[in-house]
Amino acid sequence: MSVSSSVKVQRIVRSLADHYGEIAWWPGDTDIVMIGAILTQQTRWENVERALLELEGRGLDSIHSLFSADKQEIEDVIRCTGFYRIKAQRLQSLAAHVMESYGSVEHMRQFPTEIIRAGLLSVKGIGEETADSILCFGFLRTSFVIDAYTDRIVRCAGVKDKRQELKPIFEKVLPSDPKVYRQTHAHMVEYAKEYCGKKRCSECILMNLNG
DNA sequence: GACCAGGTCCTTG
DNA sequence: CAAGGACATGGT
Repeated sequence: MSVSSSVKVQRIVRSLADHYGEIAWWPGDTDIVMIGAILTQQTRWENVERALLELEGRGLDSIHSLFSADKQEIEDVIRCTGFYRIKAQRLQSLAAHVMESYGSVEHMRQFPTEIIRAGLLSVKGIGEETADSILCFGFLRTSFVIDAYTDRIVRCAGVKDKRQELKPIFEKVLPSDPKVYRQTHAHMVEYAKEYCGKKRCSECILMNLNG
């Protein structure tokens, strides 16, 4: 990673923090975060919220309950989040991983970040973004989430590094504080939804940071 | 109707 | 390793 990339990332992080301040994001419950992390793949959060409410109503809002639930019922309930068949499979794969490797979410919580991360990545359907979302927002760890929005924003600000290089850059720049990690990712998403379309990035406040 | 959403996996060249 | 397609519903 080049020095200038770190500097640019530092500027982005600071200006977004100044711009947005503290914002509330994601439910605190670990099980809900894990479920939401799967459901929100390539999907708007508003659709995920509806599915989460319905899961809750049917008592399917925990890893333990999903483990033994009927897959067809899960599919029906999460239909509104799209990719519902593969997501139902992913939810049950995640539940099986947690129950079989740790016995419970609470026991899983005792393990170091890198161990949990490697385990999550071994589950088919859980990639880096989903694993880091679970670690950052579910287990309150300092594992920074790189998503399409973050990639778009840093690109807009002139960072050349490939997407795979971004996580270590952010983790070098950010203070070792889980709350800062959560806030910074939330800022990225809020900012991108507001200003960075897929094709164009107009009236971008970050444009003024290049120089 | 076209295009996109807080990805991931699998197949090709 | 990069690129392209599949997975699918819902909102603009």
